[in-house]
Amino acid sequence: MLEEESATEPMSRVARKERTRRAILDAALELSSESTMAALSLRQVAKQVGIVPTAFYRHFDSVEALGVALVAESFVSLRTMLRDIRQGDPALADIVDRSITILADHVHQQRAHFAFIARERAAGPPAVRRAIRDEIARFEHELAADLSRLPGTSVWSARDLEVLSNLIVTAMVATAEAILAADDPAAEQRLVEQAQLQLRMVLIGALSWHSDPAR
Amino acid sequence: MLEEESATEPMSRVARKERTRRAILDAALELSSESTMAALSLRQVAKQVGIVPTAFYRHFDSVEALGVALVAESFVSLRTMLRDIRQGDPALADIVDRSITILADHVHQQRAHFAFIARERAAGPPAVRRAIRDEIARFEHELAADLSRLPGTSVWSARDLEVLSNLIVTAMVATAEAILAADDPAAEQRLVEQAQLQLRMVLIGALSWHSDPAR
DNA sequence: TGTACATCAGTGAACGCGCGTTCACTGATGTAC
DNA sequence: TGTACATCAGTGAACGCGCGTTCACTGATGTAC
Repeated sequence: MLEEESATEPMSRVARKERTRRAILDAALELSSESTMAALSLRQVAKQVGIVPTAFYRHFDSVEALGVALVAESFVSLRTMLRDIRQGDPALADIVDRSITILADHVHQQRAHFAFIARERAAGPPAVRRAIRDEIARFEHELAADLSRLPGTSVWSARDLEVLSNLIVTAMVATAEAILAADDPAAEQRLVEQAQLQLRMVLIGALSWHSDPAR
Repeated sequence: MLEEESATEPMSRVARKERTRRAILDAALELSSESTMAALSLRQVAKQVGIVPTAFYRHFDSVEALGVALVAESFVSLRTMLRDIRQGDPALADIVDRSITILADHVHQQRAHFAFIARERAAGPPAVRRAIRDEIARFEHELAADLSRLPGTSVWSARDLEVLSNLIVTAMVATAEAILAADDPAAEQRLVEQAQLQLRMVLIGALSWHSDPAR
């Protein structure tokens, strides 16, 4: 629903339009969490926002276009998280635990965005699915670049870095999905510890792999 | 669509009913592949099968009940695959390559079932989602039991076996999803090799982890 | 083997409802002079 | 500062359509005797 406007400071036409656009994005995020964008109707969104169905078209060409806008917005959230993770000192033992803790925090703070991406990645309209897959692939490339800056990784080939990054991103996506589905703090703590252990296993495995290439 | 009945051997009432039930399951599998079960209507299914909408109720209480039946059926496919994988001699280097090759083969043979699970896992009706998550958790437990029978794994704790199994199953699910999305045989071959390399990294990492518990 | 009755998968009309989209409109905000 | 006009976010009626579900039905298959 649109917030009521304070009487003291009237909004400009541009500001009102932006406010309605935001309300549409929020409504779509909330309503699609019941199932998926594919089952979301323009009329449901309009009703939740408190506008007439036809007013929707002043903001988006279609529900699918709205979906693509939500992907862009959700990935802004994810990139904020990555920036936080990158700010840590990359000393191996510590960076693993910190990274997973930051992931869990961001899943809570941006729950709707994470849930949206998890759902629509597999079941959204084709344009939405493609946008999500491309963004995740970008994360993998960036992680590969980050890893190549860690001490002791210079022996890895570019291909091995990509393979390793893919595995790590896959595990992180799965961890985020599991945290979203967790229904109690103890279960979530177990998931966090599991992810930390997995990440250490993977990093050490990659190192051992290269110190014994004949296996 | 229902196949025409051969004139030589008339079907029993029971056999006709079973044939229609199958046609409904197949139609739902095909139609939901366009987006997801959440966007699938009873009338679409009936039309595709070639029956009147009301006849649907002779077979299922609702579209959601049909979804649960499809989960059960899809997991029969997956269990066939697991049986094939388990039949191999569990000598480390070989079993990794063989397992991923079998996975890729089954993704092709049972494409519709794998795609159904990948989609509905994240976006299906709640009962469908729950059924899928439970089945995947069962896979993890079974894999943990399998791993405990491998030579040299007796030093691992039960918890570590579960954590490791979770990571492996996660990577296999992601590989299956990526193969489904792959649009050319070379891309698929790259995915298979990536998954084989990842699985070796993980197994060796887990072994190293335990031979150096202070890390 | 023949007959009379029971079963039940599938039919077809009907219902009220929410859907996306069209169109001409209103009236507050913004701008040119 | 005041006036006249332009802009455009949001309105409201209307459309044809597909939706899930109800109900009484049909007629081929199955069964009891």
